[in-house]
Amino acid sequence: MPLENPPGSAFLLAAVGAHAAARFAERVAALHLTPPQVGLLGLIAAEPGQSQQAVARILGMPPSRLVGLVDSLADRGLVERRRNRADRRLHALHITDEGRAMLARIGKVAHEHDDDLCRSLDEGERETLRALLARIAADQGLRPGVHPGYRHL
Amino acid sequence: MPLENPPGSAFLLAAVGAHAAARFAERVAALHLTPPQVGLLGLIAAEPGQSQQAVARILGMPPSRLVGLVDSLADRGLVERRRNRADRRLHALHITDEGRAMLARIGKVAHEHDDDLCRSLDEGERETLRALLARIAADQGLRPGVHPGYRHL
DNA sequence: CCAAAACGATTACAGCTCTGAACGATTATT
DNA sequence: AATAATCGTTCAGAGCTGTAATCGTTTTGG
Repeated sequence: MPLENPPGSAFLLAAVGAHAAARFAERVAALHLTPPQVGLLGLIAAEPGQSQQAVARILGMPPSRLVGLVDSLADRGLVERRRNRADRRLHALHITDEGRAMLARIGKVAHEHDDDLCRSLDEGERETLRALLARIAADQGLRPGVHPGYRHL
Repeated sequence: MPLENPPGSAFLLAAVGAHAAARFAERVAALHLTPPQVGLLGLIAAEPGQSQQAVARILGMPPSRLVGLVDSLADRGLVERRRNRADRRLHALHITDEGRAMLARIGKVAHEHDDDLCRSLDEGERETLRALLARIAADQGLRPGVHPGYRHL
C-alpha cells in the first residue's frame, strides 16, 4: 500500500518508471547490453569526441566508474578511444560503424518497448503523457536524454 | 541523448521516475529512513498480521533480504514481530503506535514531494497524469501500492 | 505413532558493484 | 625549470545481494 490513498503522482511515476526501466533492461539484455551501456553508447553517438571526464560529468557518475563501462563497449568494437594530438592526456570517445549498427537495433528494441508499455493508451493519450512528462522533466532540471538512474545502476 | 529523438514515453517515464525516486529518498533520509523501509512499513500498516514470507512474496524480494529490513524497523520500535500461537514458525508483522506516528510524518513528506514534483502542472493536468499512469500500471500488472524498485534498492 | 519431508525465519558465505584515494603520464602555471 | 593541476586508470575497502546451509516447528504418510 502506498502512503497515500489513492497514490499520488510521484509514487505512480516512480513505480511505473521503475517497471519501465526493468522491462527495458530485459529487452536489451537480449543484445548482451545493460541500460548504462546503452545510455553511454547513445551519448557518445550524439556528441562524439568528448573526453571521458566530460561524459562522466554529464552522466553524473565518478570517472572511475566510466572506465569499465567504456572498456566493455570498446572490447566489443562499438566504441573507440582516440588519442587527442593537441592534449595527449585526453581520450576522445567515438562510436564505430558497428556501434551505429548496434544503436539501430537498440532503437528498434526501444520502440517495441515503448509500444508495449503504452498499449493501453491511444495515440492522443500517449502524446498527452509525453507532454506532461516533458514539462516535469524540464521543470525539475533534468537534462534531455540523460537517465538519472544510470548513476547508481 | 536518448535512442529516439524526441524521446519516447518509456524513456521519459523511466527518467522522470528515477528522478522522483531519488528526490523522495533524499526527503525520507531526513527521517533516517530508506525507501524500502518506507515501503515495508506502509505494507505492514495496510495489511497487518502477515508472515514475512507472504510480505517477501508481495514485495518480490528474497526472504533473507526482508530479515534485515524488519530488524531495522523493529530496532526502532516502529514494527514488532508477534509469535503466532497456532503456528509458532510464523512471525506475524504488526505496526506499533510509534510506527503509525512515523507513517503520518512520512505521509506529510510524501505530499510535499508530490507537490514539488508536479509544481509545473495545474490540478487538472495532475489528475490526467495520475489517470494515465494508473491505466499503464494496471495494464502492466503492477500491484497497486507496491514499488517494483524496492526489489533492487 | 513415529520417522521423514516440508516449511518459515535466520544465518553464513561467496560474489558482485561502487566509491574514493592513490598513481603515472601529460600539460599549464609561475 | 619546477611546481601545480588535469586526465585516465588502477586498486583496495566497504556495502549489498542472492544462494545455500541451519534451526525450530509442523505436516505428512506409512
